[in-house]
Amino acid sequence: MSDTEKSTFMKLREDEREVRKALIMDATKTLYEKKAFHEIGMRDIAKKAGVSAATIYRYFPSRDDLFVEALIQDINNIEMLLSKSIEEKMTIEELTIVTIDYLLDNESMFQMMCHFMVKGGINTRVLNKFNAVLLHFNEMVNKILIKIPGAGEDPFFIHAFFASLSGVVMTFRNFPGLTLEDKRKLMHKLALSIINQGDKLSTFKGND
Amino acid sequence: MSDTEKSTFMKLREDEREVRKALIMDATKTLYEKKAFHEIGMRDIAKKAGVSAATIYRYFPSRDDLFVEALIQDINNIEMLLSKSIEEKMTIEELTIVTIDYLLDNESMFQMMCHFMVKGGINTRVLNKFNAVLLHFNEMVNKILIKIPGAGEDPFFIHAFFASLSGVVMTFRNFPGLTLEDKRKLMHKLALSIINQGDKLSTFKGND
DNA sequence: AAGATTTGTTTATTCGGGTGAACTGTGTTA
DNA sequence: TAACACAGTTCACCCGAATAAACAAATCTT
Repeated sequence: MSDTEKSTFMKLREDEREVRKALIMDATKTLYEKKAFHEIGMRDIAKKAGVSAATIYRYFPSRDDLFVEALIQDINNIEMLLSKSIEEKMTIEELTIVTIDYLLDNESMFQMMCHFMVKGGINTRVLNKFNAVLLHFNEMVNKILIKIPGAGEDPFFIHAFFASLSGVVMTFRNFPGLTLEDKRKLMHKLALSIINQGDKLSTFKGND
Repeated sequence: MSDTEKSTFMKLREDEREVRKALIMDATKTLYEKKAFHEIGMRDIAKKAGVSAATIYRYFPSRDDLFVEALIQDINNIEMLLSKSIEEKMTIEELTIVTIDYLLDNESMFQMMCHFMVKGGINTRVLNKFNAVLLHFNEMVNKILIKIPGAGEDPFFIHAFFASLSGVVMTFRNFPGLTLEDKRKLMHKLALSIINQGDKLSTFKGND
């Protein structure tokens, strides 16, 4: 009837494509709830999704792209989890503990995050996606931090905050000789000490 | 994983195909709520559905097939409408009037019915579809009739019943010089007189 | 170190969907 | 009767989806 109309069925096709993409993503996510990130092959995902491995490449340019998009969805989940605390009052200590726990309880997600941060030779496009979502996430956490007295409005603080927590989790994740809960408590303690340190430093700087 | 598994996406395809088919059917039905059956061209349907005319032939072998399937859906509607009256008590007179009114109020549907009954040279496959659904419909009405005292269990009666009503509607549909409501009343009267006649006849036969 | 395996990824091919243009037949007009 | 218009239908073509098989590189095995 109009001019830009691309034919009903063509438009349907596009939606259907999204559905397929989502199916592959779901297969990926259910897989990395069980296996470690590095153990998940394209053929595993393909089998789980009920398609051939080649098909996945019709929807994602590379394995990294696939996983970075899965990561993005996970980070959206964190956002939804944290967005409540924007309304509620939350101390920076509580925020710290929540964040540590999330990084600790979502192993594959954390592994993927580290993968994109650490591994060399990652496609620029993928890295851009990854960094974009990290920035977005940081802005998000920043909104929370602003409401917290003592956290300050320093735009660098949020980066330092998240980086520190990541570092703590990464460093002690596989620490030998401790149970998971012991490691969790240790991390909480370490992270909180860092936060308090940060508080003192930001007091030094002042805000004028 | 198994052997008969046709790949997730292939199965999706089949569902999606049904959706597309349904879209064409919907376009067809909304069209024949406005226009007369014979005025509806494949290109009209195509435009309404937002596709090309050739596309329709990927889903329906011919115009007749398309319309006979639309007819089937309509008849399913009647079934749903009548299935209530199986539970409730309904006299044969009430059933008669309901049926007449339906045939009268759904012009294109009635026109299509006549089309398949009257026109020569209709593809065997199409006719089989058409007759199958008519038989199905007759069984349906028969279930109602059985519960109605005086209607009898004569398997021929239902055919005669419906044929008579169709004849009445067809004959007087375009009767000149009468308003629609006048025609409706006339048809009711005529149909009821036929029914009563039938009653007497079935009384003759008795049931032992 | 030399296969053998197992990766991620690409290629070549097959299949089905969608469409514009052409074909066929049937009026209709002049 | 010739020209035309308009119906249903088919044709030839292109495009995207899905895959099996091949490929290249890394990793494991012996």
